Amino acid sequence: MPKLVDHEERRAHIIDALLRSAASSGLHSVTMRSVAVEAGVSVRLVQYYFDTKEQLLLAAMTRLTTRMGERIQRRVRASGAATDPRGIVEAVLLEAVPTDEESRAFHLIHTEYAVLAVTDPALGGQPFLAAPDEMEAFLAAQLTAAQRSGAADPRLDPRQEAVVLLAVSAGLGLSVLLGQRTAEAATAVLHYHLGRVFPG
Amino acid sequence: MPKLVDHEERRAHIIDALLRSAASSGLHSVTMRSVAVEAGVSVRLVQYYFDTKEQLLLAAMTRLTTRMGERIQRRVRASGAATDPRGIVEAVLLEAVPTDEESRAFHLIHTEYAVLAVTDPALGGQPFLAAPDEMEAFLAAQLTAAQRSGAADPRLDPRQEAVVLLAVSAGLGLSVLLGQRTAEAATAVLHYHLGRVFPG
DNA sequence: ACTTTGGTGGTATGGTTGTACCACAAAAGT
DNA sequence: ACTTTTGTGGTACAACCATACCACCAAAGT
Repeated sequence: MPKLVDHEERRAHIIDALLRSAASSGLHSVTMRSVAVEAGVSVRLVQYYFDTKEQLLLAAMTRLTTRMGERIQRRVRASGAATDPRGIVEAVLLEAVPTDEESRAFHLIHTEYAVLAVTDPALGGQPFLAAPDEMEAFLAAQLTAAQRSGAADPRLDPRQEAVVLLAVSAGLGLSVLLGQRTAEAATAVLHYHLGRVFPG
Repeated sequence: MPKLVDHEERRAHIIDALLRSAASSGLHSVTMRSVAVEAGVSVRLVQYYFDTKEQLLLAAMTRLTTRMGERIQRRVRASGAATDPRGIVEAVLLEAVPTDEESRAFHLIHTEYAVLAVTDPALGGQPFLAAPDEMEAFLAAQLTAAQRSGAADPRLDPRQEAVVLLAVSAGLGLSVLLGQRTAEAATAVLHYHLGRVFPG
């Protein structure tokens, strides 16, 4: 063969093509052909690296959730105050609001996958379940810490409030995605609500 | 022809077949044929009453949003206290949480439509925008009324809090749909949060 | 040198989809 | 009585899809 190829690199390249294709015209309109064209390779190659379309979609989903985790972690670290509970919580929740075009595409595809996974048996049973649970526990811990240091309202139930926070950010993020609200309006509301949780 | 037919009735019958079909295997897997089979008519008939698939999907979406409004109104009225702000708000928000199988199917299709409308140009520009805006104003008014009667925390900003409430219920409803939470857990969290908004 | 293996392109195939077309029956209008 | 109109079935068709298959080429192993 021409050159001995790094499989993982090739796979990543093709998956990125899929994500780009899905971002512009929706996950439902992704075909082997469209991915191949977007990646600049032949259909046969896509078949070669991912035997079936189902496996391709699955691989892309995995890559997407991985990225989601990276995004949140990066944002938490970038928020400077790495140990301030409010800063951490704020960073995590703001990640759910699509601001620039790239994050918008990212969240759109992620949402399409999530909805698709409800009906598609192949996509079900995948890791759309673990992440939110961990996140919930993590936020609850941050709230408890904040209560101890006097930063958060002591009357709050950390566990329940964590779920509320997650729901608020998911709901706001979705409304931005659907075009019902601007990203600015959503972040403003989020800040307002955080102000209620962390008074002063 | 055999019998002079009520067009609207026929159309409703076919649309219901589409919704049933979409509920079981997802909106993406709805075809002219599957709808025809589910409705117990020939494909030609579906074509006859809705010229194209796009129009069929559009009509179903319209019917869906209409039903959404009816559902909320019905629930508000059924909540007994027709003038108690808290009862009204509670009724509206609980409607977003899918409990029985029928409401689950309903919300699933509604969500699928919403997500599809983001990328599909034909579905865009449709009335997924007006309803939430009205609802927001409505909830804000209820909160203001509740503040005047001393039922709601006076420090709240009704406008922003209304958006938060909507986001919480949408977020919780979605999480139930995705199987991350049970309907019971979601309603419990919703009640908890309402307890924070309406103290005492 | 030669065989094996990894990578690639092209193309065929079987199935599905939306839609167009053709025929026909029965009620309404005249 | 006869001609429209309205409703209905069956079927044909062109497009597209995922996937299987065939051929080929170049590097590695020996």
